[in-house]
This record gives sequence, structure tokens and C-alpha cells, in this order.
Amino acid sequence: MASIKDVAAEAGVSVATVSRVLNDHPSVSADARTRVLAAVEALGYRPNAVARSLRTDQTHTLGLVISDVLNPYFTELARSVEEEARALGYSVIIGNADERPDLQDHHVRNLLDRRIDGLLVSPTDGGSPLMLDAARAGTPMVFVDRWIPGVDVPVVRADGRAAVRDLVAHLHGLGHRRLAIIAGPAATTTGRERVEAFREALAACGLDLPDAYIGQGDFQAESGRRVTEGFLDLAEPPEVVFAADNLMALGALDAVRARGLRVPDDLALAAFDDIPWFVHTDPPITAIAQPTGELGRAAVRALVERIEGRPGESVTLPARLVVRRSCGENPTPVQRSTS
Amino acid sequence: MASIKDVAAEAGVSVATVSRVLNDHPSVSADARTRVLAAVEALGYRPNAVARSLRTDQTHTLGLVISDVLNPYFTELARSVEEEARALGYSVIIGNADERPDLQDHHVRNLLDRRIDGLLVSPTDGGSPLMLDAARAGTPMVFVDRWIPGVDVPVVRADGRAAVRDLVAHLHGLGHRRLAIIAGPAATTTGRERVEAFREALAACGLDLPDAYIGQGDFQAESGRRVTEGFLDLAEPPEVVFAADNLMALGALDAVRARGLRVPDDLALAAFDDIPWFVHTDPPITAIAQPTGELGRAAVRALVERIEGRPGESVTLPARLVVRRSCGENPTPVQRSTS
DNA sequence: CCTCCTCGTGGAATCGATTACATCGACTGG
DNA sequence: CCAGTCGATGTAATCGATTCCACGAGGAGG
Repeated sequence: MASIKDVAAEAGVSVATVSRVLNDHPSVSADARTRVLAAVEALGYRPNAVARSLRTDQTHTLGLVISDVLNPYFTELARSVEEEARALGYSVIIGNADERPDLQDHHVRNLLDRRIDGLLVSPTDGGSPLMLDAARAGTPMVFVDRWIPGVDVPVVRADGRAAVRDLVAHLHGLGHRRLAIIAGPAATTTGRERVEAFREALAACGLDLPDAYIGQGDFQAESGRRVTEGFLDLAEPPEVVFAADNLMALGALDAVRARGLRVPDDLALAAFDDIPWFVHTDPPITAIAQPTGELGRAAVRALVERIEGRPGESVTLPARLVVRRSCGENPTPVQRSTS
Repeated sequence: MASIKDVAAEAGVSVATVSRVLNDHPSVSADARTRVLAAVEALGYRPNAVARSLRTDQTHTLGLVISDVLNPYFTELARSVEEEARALGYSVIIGNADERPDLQDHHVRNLLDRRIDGLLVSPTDGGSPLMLDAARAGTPMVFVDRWIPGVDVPVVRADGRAAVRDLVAHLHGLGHRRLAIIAGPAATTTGRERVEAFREALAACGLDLPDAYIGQGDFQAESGRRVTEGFLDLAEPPEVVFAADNLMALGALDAVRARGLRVPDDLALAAFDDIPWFVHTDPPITAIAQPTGELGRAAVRALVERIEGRPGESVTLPARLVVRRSCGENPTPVQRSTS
């Protein structure tokens, strides 16, 4: 593959001049410029990004470490991150942690070794020493969706509190009183937060959340199935199950089906995170939708701010309730778009 | 960030020795080794992958350019590619082409500039000059799912012919006679092939495929909707629609719903590509399932073979029919696993 | 005891770019 | 007419690794 030296030789100039032309530095004669451009064309020369990065100490690459690519929420997030990054002149390397802290560390280390300019993370756990060190060492970093408390890093996320309140009000309005939740891992902020929001919303309706109605899931479908089976085995099973993410909702749906029961007649179902498929399930699933695309874009913008030396702001956007049929029929739709 | 020089200074040896320790070269004394390792530990040194790549001309990185990340089929493919690559010591940079040839070219160019060791592509179109040049120039390359005819590059894909035959037989057995297809772009091999397989399978049942029953889609949901509306407006609408991918099936489902019609009573529906959600749609959708994970792994293995100088084999795996309820109820399941 | 290998090590070239500094010619203004 | 300036260009250092080659010490064999 042709290098800058070959181009210089072909054009009859020095490598410095070639470099100047390529980075359109002002002081190059029109003559030299055309000769260089012609040589570039003739040789099919493309600058070696590796060499350039070594010299300039910039890779124009962002790392994105997410917890589960197969989760449509994160897929959409990844997509919007890549789009915004591309618009700003960056590439993205995605690392899939599969909800496993060891894999997450593997990816963070790998990305750091590759000298990415900045790191976007949705941490699976409370924070590996590796990531904390990186943050402390000054690696530009932004948390998206989930975060690690006590680390001085901007956080871009959705606030689901209002939407959860709307959801519980909706459920209460439909006459449901025994509400259960399939929680995410306590090690994640979203895992904890959603339970808390749910508990508070219940309290506002005068209901409480017994321990038996809190099932411990791990954001994967299988755990949703398992927890739901546990709920159904209770002496007094809940009337509604709220899954803290879409995959666990899927597992819950499976579990209900497997028993020959029906949603919402035998058990109502709602989920955090809305995805296109929820419109088409049987029945369509009531969900809390995050502004995923906007989250991804805001996260990239914050990260690029940091990279370029500016502070980089935390952003919190509201989620909103989308009512469908999985919690029971109600002629009056409670589709409030919360502020 | 500490460099190899800092480590050498700290350990009181030369950089050459440090490098030898790090690449466990045999001729290093035990004493030097421990001193170097201690220095590495003390400084928290991590080798700079950029510098290493420049020198060795290897990035241990594969590029994967897919047509649409939001399509669960490709998401799963990407995941299995990343897993297998990681197992073999490679990282993966994913480029999302969004079915747009210009974006595809952008990613290919970007990946080439970054000097990835090999390229995995599922081309959106018949082949940009850029990609053909890269292949001719000897960039290790493998096509996955889709390919470009006449290019000497291994192809890893699923053969759906047998499964399509099974599907048509199943539909014929249910009494359907007017079968239509929502085709993918003619520029893609999978787009063309699936139509051909469908036509042949129909012929085997003594049916033919009128032009009016071939709708031109682009593998995106919206096109499935549009084409299905066209079918429903026909004087003699089809009884079954076969969508050449899962997103177009989703669009078709939407279109049917929007008219207040029902699947399968008013229009039966089947799709190429099976995804977890098809179990949960209303009704569950009959689909042709590709061995996606195996495809991804085989593609990576073939690519790594090429990178390491060996030939690298093309692989074709069978797809299989998964019967659900979207084509009508039939007590006898035709769930044949084809050879 | 000398020669020859082997082993461990360091010096320095190298990969392909960017960029500070030096140089040189032409032009301008006093 | 000469000093000073400016624009275009080249030379060489540099980024952080790998690796070829040379060198010295020590052991084996004649």
C-alpha cells in the first residue's frame, strides 16, 4: 500500500509538502498542490490512520460499552450514537458486555489500549476499579443510561419517575391493587431506581410493595420467565407485573403463556423500555418509552465536549408512558406526555 | 500515559528488553523479567496498540459492514461475529450501512484507512468499485449473508431453497393458491434469490408467480407496509404474503391491521428470517430461520484463515422452516428440518 | 589455553505520518 | 540598492512500539 513517501516521490516534492496538501495547510503553491493531488490519485493513496494517530495522539474514535447488544433498546442507542459520532467526524467501536463485569472490563481495557479519544459507558455493575482509574486518569468519559454514583463524569439518561407514576395511576384506575415488579440487578442504577420509582408511585396511591412482589431479575428474558413463575406460584399472585426492561417482559409473557394463562385477563403486564415489537405482540404491551435516539446523540455531544476540553453537561430527559392493551381494556387512554 | 521508555528506565533495562518481556521472547533473564514486570505494575503501563500496529502492520481488528443494525437478524449476526473474533484474539469494528451504498462505502473506506486486518461484508448493492478494488488489492475479505457475484471472495451464507420449498408446500397444503412475495432489492443476492426460490417452489406445486404478486421492497418495514397495501388494493388480492425479511413482515402486519383485517383469516403471512419476537406477535409468525450464530462464527473463521494466509472456505448452511399460526391453523405441524 | 557458540542485552533503524525549524528566493519599502 | 519580510519548500525530529544486528561474558570442546 502506497505511503506518503511514494506520493512525494511521484509528485517530485517532499513528504512535508504532501502532508501540507493533505491537511490543507495554507502555504502550498497551486502548482505543488495539483502535482500532489495527481500523484495521490494515480497511486490510489490513502493516509494511514494508524500512523497519523500515533503522531497526533488522536484516533477520532469513541468507545461505546453497552450491557447487551441483543436488547433492542441498546441497539437503537448504539445506532444513534454512531450516527451522531459520524456527523462529528468520529468512528465508534462498540463493546458488548453481555451484563458481565469481566467482559465489560475486557472491552474497556481493549478500548483504552487502542487509545480511543473518549469512552461512553453504560456500566453493568457498580464500577470496576479499571473504569474508576480511567475516569480519574482523565480519560474523557460519559455515562449513558446507567451510571456509577460518586464518579465525576457527566451522565446522560432518562428520568422514568413521572412515567412510572403515570403507569401506576393507570393501573390503579383499572382496578389493579396487587402490583409486582421484576427488578433489574441491584448493582445497576437503573435496576435500583426503577424499583424505587415504582414503590413511591404505589405509595402515592396508598399501596405498598411487599418483598414477595419484588422479583430479582438480571435484565435478561430468562430471568423474567423465572421470576414470573415465582409470582404465579404465590398463594396470592399479583394482578400486574411490571418488568424493568423489555427482555424480562418477554420472559414474563412466555411464562404466562406456558401456564395457559392470558394477558391481561389472568395477569397484566407492563414494561420499562418501549420497542417497535411491542405494538405487535399479543396483546400489545403497555410500556414506558425512553427518548433513546436523543439520549444517544446527547451523550455523544457531551463526550465530544469533554474531548475538546470543555466541561460536558449531564442531561436528563423525561420518559413517557405508552398505554396499550396488556394491562386491561380502558376506553379512556391515559397517554400523558409528562414534562 | 507511561510508555515503554518509562518502563525501561524504571526497570533499569533497555526498551528492547522490555519489549521482549512483554512479547515473551525466550532470551530474557529471569532477573530482568521480574524487574520489568515490577516496573510495568508500578507504572500501570499498558502497551500502545496504535504504535504496535504501526510497526507490525497488524491491528488485530476486523471490520464488519452490515446493512442494518436495527434488523435483529444482523444484530444477532454481529454479536456472534464479535464473540468468535474475541475468542480468536480480534476486535471488531461494526459499520452500519443502513442499506445505503454511500454509507457502506464510507465505512469500508474508513475501515481500510484504519488498516483493519480483514473485512466482513454483507453488501447492500451489487458492488461498489471501492470494494472490488479492495478485494483485488488483496485485502482479506469474506462476504456474509449477501455477496457480490464474480468476486473471488469466500461467501458464508444460508441456503433457503429447501426451506422455501417446505414453506410453499405447507401453504399449498393449507389450501392457499394465490401467493405473493415482498421482495428485497434486486441489487442484493438475497433479494433476488428468495424470489427465485419462491418462484421455483411455486412451480413445483403447479402454481405460478404473476408480476402483480411480486412487490418491490427494500428490506425495511415501511416498504413492507406499502407493498402490502398495494396487494390488498388488487382486484384479486393474494391469500398469502411472504416477506423476504423480518422487517418487511412487520410492515405487512401493520398494513393488514390498519385496514381492520386479520392475519391469517384475511391474509396469511410468512417471513424470511426468524427472530425471538415472532413467537409473541399476534398471531405468532411462520418464518424461515437461518442458523445465524453459526453463520457469524463460520464467517470469522474463514476470514481469519485468509488473514493468516490460508485459503478460507465458503460455507453454506441450510435454513429451516418454523411453522407458527400466521398462515392458518393446521393440526399437523410441518416443521421439517431440511438437510 | 584458545576458539567458537550461546545467551542476554543494548543500540539503532523502522513503520508512516505531522510539524518545528531552517533555507532560499522574490518582493517591498526606505 | 540593501535589509527585512513573507511564502514555499525541504530536513529532520518525533510519536511508541518491534526487531535486526552487534557485542560481551561465560561455558564447552579440542
